[in-house]
Amino acid sequence: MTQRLRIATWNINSLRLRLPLLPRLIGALDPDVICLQETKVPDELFPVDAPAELGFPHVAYAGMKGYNGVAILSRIPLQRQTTAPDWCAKGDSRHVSVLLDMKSGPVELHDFYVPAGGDIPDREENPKYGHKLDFVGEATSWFAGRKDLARTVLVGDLNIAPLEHDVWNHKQLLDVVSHTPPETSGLLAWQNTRFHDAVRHFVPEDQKLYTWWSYRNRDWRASNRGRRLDHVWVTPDLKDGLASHTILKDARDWPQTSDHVPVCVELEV
DNA sequence: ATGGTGGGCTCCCCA
Repeated sequence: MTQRLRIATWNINSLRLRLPLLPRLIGALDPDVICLQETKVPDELFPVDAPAELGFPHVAYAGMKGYNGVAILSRIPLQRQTTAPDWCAKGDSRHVSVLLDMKSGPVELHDFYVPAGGDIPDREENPKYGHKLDFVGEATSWFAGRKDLARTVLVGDLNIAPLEHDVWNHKQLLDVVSHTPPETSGLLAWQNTRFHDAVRHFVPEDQKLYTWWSYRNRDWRASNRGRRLDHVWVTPDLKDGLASHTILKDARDWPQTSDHVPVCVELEV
């Protein structure tokens, strides 16, 4: 007896501004759970009535003023978890996790917004780059220490394109923050704490695959200088249940949209 | 070619 679990993740780049786009996402993907990043809304200003009106009455969120912020909107009942540390001791609203009440038992779900890391790929010159690498390192250590980790999904804007064909030009981007060797090796080390890349499960590694296109392009589709920054990972016990995936490229043309597009994975659990 | 665009929020940060 399995149950469908369809999880969408989207860097929405301001929840309040783009709330009108969520019905489009729901119409296109019919998700059971929506994980958002860069909500940019403090908890006291979170639009508390909106999720239930969209059919997602169960929520968990962590926000702050102006920057960052994550939220999980769910059709499935959930319990918030408070076991993870305050990453890099910054209290900067980059992670929320829950247990989803599936019929077969709980599924653990983590929603991350990894620091973007600034422009200069050097720890000394650019503390934001160091913060990013430290964040990934802390997350790696924490998940490596979770010896009981099972039935777990990790999603989010991880701000790193780990594979050669996760960027439009591998060689040209090797010194561009998001695709530098310390970042890509760090992200794969995190993934190797037990996770399986649920999107590359469906798309061979030699095929180009992007989830983000800069605002700073006249025609994002024509130039197609994308990067795969948004990810869905699952623990091995969920791998056999992987049913399908969608990268909702159409969303990049929605009115007043985000520079990221939604990524969705369906599982049977 | 070192720009370009966009969101939040305040006289500039961040992506």
